[in-house]
Amino acid sequence: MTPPRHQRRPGSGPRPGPATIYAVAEEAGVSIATVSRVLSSPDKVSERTRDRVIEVIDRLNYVPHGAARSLAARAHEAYGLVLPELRGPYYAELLTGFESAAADRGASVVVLLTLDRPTADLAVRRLAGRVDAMAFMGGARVDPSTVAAIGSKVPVVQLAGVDLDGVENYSTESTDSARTLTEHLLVDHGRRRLLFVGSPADAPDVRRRYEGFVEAHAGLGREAAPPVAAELSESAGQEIARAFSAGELSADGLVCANDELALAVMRGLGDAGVDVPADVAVTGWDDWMAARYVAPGLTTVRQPVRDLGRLVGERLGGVLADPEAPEPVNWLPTSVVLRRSCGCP
Amino acid sequence: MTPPRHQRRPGSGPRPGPATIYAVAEEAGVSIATVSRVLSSPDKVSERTRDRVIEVIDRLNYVPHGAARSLAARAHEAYGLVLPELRGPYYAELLTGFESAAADRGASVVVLLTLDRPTADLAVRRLAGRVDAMAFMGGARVDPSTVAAIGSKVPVVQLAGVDLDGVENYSTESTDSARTLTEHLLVDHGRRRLLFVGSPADAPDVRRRYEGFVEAHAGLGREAAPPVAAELSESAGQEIARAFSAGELSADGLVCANDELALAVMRGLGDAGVDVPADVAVTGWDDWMAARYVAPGLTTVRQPVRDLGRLVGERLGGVLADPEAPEPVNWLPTSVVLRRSCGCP
DNA sequence: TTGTAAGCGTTATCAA
DNA sequence: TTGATAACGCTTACAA
Repeated sequence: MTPPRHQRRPGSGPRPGPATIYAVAEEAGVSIATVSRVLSSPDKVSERTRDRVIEVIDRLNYVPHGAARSLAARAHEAYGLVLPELRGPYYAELLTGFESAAADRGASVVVLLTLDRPTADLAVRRLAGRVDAMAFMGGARVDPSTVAAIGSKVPVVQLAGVDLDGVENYSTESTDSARTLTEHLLVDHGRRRLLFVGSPADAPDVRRRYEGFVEAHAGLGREAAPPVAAELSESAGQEIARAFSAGELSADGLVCANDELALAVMRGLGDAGVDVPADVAVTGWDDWMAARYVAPGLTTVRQPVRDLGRLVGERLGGVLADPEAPEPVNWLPTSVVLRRSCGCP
Repeated sequence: MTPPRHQRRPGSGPRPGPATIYAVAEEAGVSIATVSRVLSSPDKVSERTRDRVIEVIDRLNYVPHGAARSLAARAHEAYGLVLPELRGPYYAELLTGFESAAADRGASVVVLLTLDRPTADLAVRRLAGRVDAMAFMGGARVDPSTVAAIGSKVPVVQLAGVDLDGVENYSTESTDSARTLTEHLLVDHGRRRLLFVGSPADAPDVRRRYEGFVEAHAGLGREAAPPVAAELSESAGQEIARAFSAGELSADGLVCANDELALAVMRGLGDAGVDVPADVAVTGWDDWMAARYVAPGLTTVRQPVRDLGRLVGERLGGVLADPEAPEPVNWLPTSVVLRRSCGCP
């Protein structure tokens, strides 16, 4: 018969590979249980023993094997974050807040980027086996059934996503500020024909912005034009500007779905000799640094994205600690930032 | 005696918690080894059996426990990336490239942010027990002894870091382009008194940029001024602009350590009535989107940061697959992007 | 092609 | 306060 595990390396010298808890125990002349205790509850160990073990740990440069820890402790000590990509300040801010909340709880963050990756669903499922909880960005385009399936294994929340049965959804307020912004253009600046630039179908938060756009029109007894489809990218913005200059699009105000798009539109318009805001007002969303630095300054909407990331990280930690923990507020207020591109002085 | 592990749950019905490989095996009427094989080497299993097992896997929504996999397979299937923060496009691009390389190898990425976190060294050590390899950003300010200690356990590389014994260092070329840029200001635009804005001690790549600045002066038989200390932040840039307008700083050219700083300086200068580039030329580093959108356009240096991230991720994968794999080129070329802020038309 | 069983390196329970 | 040991859920020789 094989001898019990704890006797398997009697007197064996230093072994290849990183030191294990066995090596430390042997060197310090204690059991592995004591080494484990020194690390997790030092006060349960006598000072003499503790000091000796710690000395050996330092000397052997011992770092506990994370997978073994996770397996035995039944916790991965890691949260997953699924994002489409990392362009622009939005996702980076989100990740920063999320990581900060996770770190406060001793958890690390595993990031998965899905854009342009055909097998995202597979990767997401695999990730589900390596983390204690997961957050999905709505725009990551993970199949709702996959989200639901994973939600039955680990706590899952959505970020700026669609409303899914049984999956909490956290986002920054969008519809109201989009309505406010649109009304500002319509009423305060007397614009007559606004166009929403962006694809509501691409991401739930873009959809909500368009809804605010529509509401503003409806509130004034007008009808909103259908959205002008565009990716949230610079090239899409250039194309919009080209179409506008070519007369394919007619408007005195362009409500763009984000700043990247808006800035590219504004630049393209400027190059074509169209005056912003005199000929056409332009607004964005996100308040990039560039929005403040261009001329005219870009009117946009600022979102507390880092706070959102933090909120979601904290929520995952909370629900992990207590499954009955009450759900926190699931949206964060935004603010319209008026600059000159909307016509303000 | 305890019965062997594989018999421990005879006939036990569905258990609480996520399905395990045992549940799948039982339900499919095969051994756990077969289930494992279906997942890792499907061709070693007969089609009949495979189909049956897959059906059960789907039905039970089985996802292998990552920690158990890692422990048994002796691989975490994860790479660690240690960054100071995520502001600006630099780190996000780096992470994007790194994640992409990792994903190609079936590995996930664990991100650790160290800025303003007192116990970064501790977190870094813990992380070392959860990943197969790690990359450290030089600016993350992890103690070199910690990096070395971790390097003795898992493959480790530095990004834009200092040269450390036995630790590979990957970066974008800096000194040469800084020299080129500085010479451009000195020779082509005839500037007489340049100031380097940034703190070389804060990050190795800033130091290398300053070295190029110094070299350019030396090559022309001149002496470079000492660096004007400044964080890579907007507020630091505003402060520099204030000091300049107040006459505390005198120069006809400011070579700033990055774009964020440069843009803030330029804006502050503009607000104070200083003409860029007529009164003072300003240059940055990174080529943010904003650098292209401001007026005057910001002369800067473009770095292939995403490629750098990819290179490093690939290198980690390579050295993991074969410890003797030859070290690839450890730097990537950059390009100076001339716009109007340096005085170019 | 399939099953048996020995690890993988921890944590945690229980007894001493 | 410490030690012995089962358990965590897999992978992977080796055997059948």
